Amino acid sequence: MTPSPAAGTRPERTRRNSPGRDRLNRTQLVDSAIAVADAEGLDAVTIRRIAAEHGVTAMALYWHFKDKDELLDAIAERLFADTTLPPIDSRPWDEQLTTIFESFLSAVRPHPAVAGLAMRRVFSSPAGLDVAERTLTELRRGGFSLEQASDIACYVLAALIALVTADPCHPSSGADDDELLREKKALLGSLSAEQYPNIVASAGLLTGTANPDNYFAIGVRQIVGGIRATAP
Amino acid sequence: MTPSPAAGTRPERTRRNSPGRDRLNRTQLVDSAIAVADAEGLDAVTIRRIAAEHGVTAMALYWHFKDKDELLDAIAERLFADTTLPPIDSRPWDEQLTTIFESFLSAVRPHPAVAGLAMRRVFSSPAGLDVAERTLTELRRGGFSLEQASDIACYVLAALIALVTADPCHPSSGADDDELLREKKALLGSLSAEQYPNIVASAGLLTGTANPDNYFAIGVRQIVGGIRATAP
DNA sequence: ACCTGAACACCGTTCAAGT
DNA sequence: ACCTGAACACCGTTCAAGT
Repeated sequence: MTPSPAAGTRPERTRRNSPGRDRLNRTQLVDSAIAVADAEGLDAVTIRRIAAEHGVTAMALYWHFKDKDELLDAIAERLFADTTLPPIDSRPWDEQLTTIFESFLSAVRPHPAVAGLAMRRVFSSPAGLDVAERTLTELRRGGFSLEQASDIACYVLAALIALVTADPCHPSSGADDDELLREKKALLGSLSAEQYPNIVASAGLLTGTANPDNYFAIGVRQIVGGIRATAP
Repeated sequence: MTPSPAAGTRPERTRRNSPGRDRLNRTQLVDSAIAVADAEGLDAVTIRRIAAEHGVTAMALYWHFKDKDELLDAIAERLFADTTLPPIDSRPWDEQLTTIFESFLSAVRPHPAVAGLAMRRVFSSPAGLDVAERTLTELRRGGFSLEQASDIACYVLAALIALVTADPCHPSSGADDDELLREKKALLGSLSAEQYPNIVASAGLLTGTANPDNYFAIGVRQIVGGIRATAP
């Protein structure tokens, strides 16, 4: 309809991320959303920010996601999709559960800032459904009733996420200049030693575990051990 | 300096909440922040909203709190302050831990929307420090090293909060018309029964526990049981 | 000491319009 | 099909000013 403008003047958009792709897609957008969250915390994940990350207008995202919540859904979905469920074999149910949990932790540990998003979104994606179904299966093999299995599955997912979110090695969610960390350590160390002997003694430990792998290993052992303790 | 305006015309401010008090204070503001969160979710807790709740300008809050984060700190502090620690007695360490956890749960269960705020703020208030110190004490009585006790205390707090946040009885965080709930239940029930047999079978259970008290009781038993399972 | 008014930089989102 | 521009209602926060 309108005559084309004088040729030769291409708009100088610069696609900063994912070079080579000319058009956006959900996968890339989720990629950079997670990257931004990892680097600067979940609060930095903003429609406008993710758009800018791709050299594009904020409204462009609304073509790919109905609204911000759908973007967050997609982030959670990614966490479940990155969980590689172990093949079903003949090991006892509690060992299988352990492997499932470890696999989920491997997927979520690198992204503590978005871990919490997975909590209420297990049933919103095929990947999440797979994890839930598999967990329920093993719990039933352990002799739990349907209702018990549901309650436990619900709690266990939350506990695993809690383990990641509470990871003493990631005290702040991004903008930690480790200046704040030293401040906190100093604050804890300067407390009344007769009122808070254990806190003062472990001031260094409470602000960052010596061995994170060990922390997570113990966490899984506690979760599975707790389930076994309530098994019929 | 300036002449006073004609007498008799008092400003018609209406203090809607906490009738009887003429001036704001932190306690009231935290009260209504928690009330708003309970009713409409944490996102509804806004400086401007809480101010309006007291018939006051948004900027008025900045006299009582340095910024919004300090308001959130105060909410978390309240949760710990509402935790009534049991007196130290001669019962075994794991029973004492159980009582501590139950007490914390009683304080937090009514306010799932703000439970997550307590996670990173244990060491920011005397009440939080008391809970942490007491937990560490009992863990050390159980024979754990200082490092083990720190890791476990860190995780256990998160697990208790997870228990509340994941409570299947509070599926949404406020604006749940139980229309969404029926939708979700229907969605789960309509899944492929051979792909997700357990999820389909427990569709009703996963969207709301029959017995919440039982859910929390099992949760505590699992947490304490898990700790006992890793005890020396 | 305690609160207001106006202003700033930022949100998410809608809607018509461009190519 | 995919993206832009302008606009709206909302944030948190600062700063000078009022009483």
